[in-house]
Amino acid sequence: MHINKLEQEVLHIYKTSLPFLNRHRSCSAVVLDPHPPLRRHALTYVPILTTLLALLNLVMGRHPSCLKQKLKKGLWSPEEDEKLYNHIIRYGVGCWSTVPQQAGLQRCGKSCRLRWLNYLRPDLKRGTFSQEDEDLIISLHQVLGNKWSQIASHLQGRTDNEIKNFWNSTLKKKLRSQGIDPNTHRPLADNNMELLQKTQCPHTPNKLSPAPATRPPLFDPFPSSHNIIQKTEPHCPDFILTPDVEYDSTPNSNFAPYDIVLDVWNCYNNNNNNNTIIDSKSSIISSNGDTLSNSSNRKSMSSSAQICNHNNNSSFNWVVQQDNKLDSSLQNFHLEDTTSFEDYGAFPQIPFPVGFDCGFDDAYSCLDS
DNA sequence: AACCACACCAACCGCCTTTAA
DNA sequence: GTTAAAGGCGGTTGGTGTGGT
Repeated sequence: MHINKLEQEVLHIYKTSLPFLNRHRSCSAVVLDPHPPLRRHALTYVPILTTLLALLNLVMGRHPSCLKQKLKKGLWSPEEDEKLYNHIIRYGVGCWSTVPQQAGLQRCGKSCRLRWLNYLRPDLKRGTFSQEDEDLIISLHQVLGNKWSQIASHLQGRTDNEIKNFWNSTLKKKLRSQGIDPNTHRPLADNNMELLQKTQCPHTPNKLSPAPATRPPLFDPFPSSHNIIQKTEPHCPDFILTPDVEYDSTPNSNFAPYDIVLDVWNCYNNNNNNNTIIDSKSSIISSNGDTLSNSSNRKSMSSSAQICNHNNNSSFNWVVQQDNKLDSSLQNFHLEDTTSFEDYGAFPQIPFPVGFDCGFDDAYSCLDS
């Protein structure tokens, strides 16, 4: 039989057998994997389907032996790196599950993705962390916790894995040696005291007020030289976050004003010994011009907010309202800025404080001076 | 030289979310 | 609306290098 004829025959059988077949996760070969309701019937056809599969994989250029080939694990060889690098440079990043075959690698797509993101991609910054990087990581960890990918997004060219390793191997110890609990960023003595209290009187409320951290945060977005003004009555919760941000959209921008604002807000709470983190009960109640969405399943809204700016260089207003039932201690906070979004730069340069009034119309310009 | 302990870090694993069919 | 695949993330592991005994 001519190969084209064979191909047509096999493909015809393939199409009619689709409910009994599936794609192998790692090598994309066709495998016998009927949908659950059909498994009973599939047994009848196992012999013929097995033959079919052999033909099908042969026709589609995937020898059945690939199913038995064990995917390689462990360290990447320079040859593998070269293959992956050349492939991505040539074809770009697409579907990772198909990359291994296309690049001729005996790896799973996930492994390829990780290798590219953590080692091969050209924009990676290598070498040791500077003191500034170190300070920034500690500050961000204080605000974000172990959200390594979020922390990494504030350090250009650094990967979440790199930062995580650096934290676990170096920074944790460094903080402990300074008498600071790396988990809470508070003095270790405080934690011991609390632990002791809990152990001694597990059913009585803690009457000691939490001691302030003796170590000032390395990054303080609200310098003491500025005044924080309570804009609302202390017991009149009606808080609304209303930043007016002129958003200079770039397609691959790592920054989203919405994320930044929430980061600032969470940082603000942390610096004031209020550990409340805006969570999924917060919701965006209005926006104009752009689509804003957030997943209701995540704990931190700052990690899930998405801003899709359909009109480049357009400005938009948005409002976030906190669920009153969540935490009555969360009061109003009001944010105003008309700065070009590009000007925000990295996290420590974020100009706008929460409930903050520096006496200028443009909060950003006053920090520049 | 041999052994051990420790530090570092690349890579894996498992879980969760998102996307596509 | 449901399901499966893909993507993304954080925790963990295991290999390798280094320094001390």
